[in-house]
Amino acid sequence: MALRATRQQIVQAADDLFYRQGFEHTSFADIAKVVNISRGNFYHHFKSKDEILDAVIETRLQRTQQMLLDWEEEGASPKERIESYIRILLTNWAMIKDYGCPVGTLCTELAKLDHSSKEQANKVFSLFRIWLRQQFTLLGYGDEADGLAMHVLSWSQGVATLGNAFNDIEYVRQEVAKMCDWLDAMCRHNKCGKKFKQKKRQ
Amino acid sequence: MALRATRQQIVQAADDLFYRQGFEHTSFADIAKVVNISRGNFYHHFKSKDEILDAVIETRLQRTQQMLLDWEEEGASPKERIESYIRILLTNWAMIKDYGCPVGTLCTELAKLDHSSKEQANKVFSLFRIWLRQQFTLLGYGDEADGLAMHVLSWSQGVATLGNAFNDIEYVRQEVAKMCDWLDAMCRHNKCGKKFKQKKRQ
DNA sequence: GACTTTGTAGGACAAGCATCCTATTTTTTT
DNA sequence: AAAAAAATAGGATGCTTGTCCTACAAAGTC
Repeated sequence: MALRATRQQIVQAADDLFYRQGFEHTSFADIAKVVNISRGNFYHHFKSKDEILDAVIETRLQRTQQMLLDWEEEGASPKERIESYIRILLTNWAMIKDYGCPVGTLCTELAKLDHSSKEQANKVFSLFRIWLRQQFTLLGYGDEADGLAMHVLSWSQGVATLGNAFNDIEYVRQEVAKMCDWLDAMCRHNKCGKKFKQKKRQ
Repeated sequence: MALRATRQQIVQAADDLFYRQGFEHTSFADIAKVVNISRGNFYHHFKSKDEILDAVIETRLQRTQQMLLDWEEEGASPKERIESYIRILLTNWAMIKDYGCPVGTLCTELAKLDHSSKEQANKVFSLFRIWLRQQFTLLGYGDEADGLAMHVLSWSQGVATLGNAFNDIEYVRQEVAKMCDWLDAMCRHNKCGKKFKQKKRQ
């Protein structure tokens, strides 16, 4: 088999289980059962549970980065790109309704555990933050761009948490609509949407 | 000693530890150490860990209800009362920055554990929801009141999560200001703030 | 003052956990 | 084909967990 095939399977299974059950509530046996390998084999690939967590966070960082690049290509204007971000609440609703936001829930869990990988997990938030900030910068909100990025970030985060708690997609739809309306107003005030039809990449 | 003194101590310690460490990461030994009683004594007061959780949630429900009643007395207008809610982000910042929102973090943890007390924990959210809804109703937003309540709820929830992740009080201050501005605008549009100076209670 | 209830202590237990270790198989290198 | 390296399996270990059990102390009741 390929050199990293098993390792990759482990990370994939751990990624999924950490999201659905939480980091602490997921045991080695749980992951081993999914991947169908022995516990011993585990320690050939990862020396500790924390090491798996680091690997999981690493793949999440890469996956997120890729997603942001994709949105950058798909969305012609900054506004459309931000809308891609907002819509993720509905795109991933099937998971969010049961397990919440994968980024936020991991960060809050690690914060409570005072885990050493806490900062690393927060970097996923940072990726979104920086990306959103750039979109708002392109929309002409120089100084406010970071504040607006954080605003969108926390707004969506709250909607994920409450949507999960109340299991109410209708409410999520409403909030998504509100966010899009808000974004519309933001763009109108700055008379954007025409100037940013095309943005060069690569 | 009083009949329920020890029991109350247990609940109090568990309440604190569940918040700071999370429910699952808190063991019987942890609680027993704080209260300074033996493990055995524990089972005289609570048959299981889940039973303690239920008791903790119960006290949180009561404490929340009392806080809402207090705000109702302190705040002359619905607007001022909602502001009391918003300001809690700053009032409790010392805890939130390290452990997040006590309501949200418990609900998300129990959701991942698929715990039977999940719904009970969600009721704390419901208390805030109903209370906020009433304030917005008083402000004249009949049909929209519930949607606005949920909006405030998720907004603050997101700010707590992101504030915790980034450990950034300046950002929290900005968002609190934004929420107050937003509330101002809401009241101005409905020409409120004068009609609701005094509201009878009890 | 005897008796029942309530509170407290701490040992015992089985299960689950992360981790380590050794032996065996598979793959790669030479 | 021989030797070295990597991958795998599964038993052993020691710790922690929630839970149970029995023994004793305190308090209240008749």
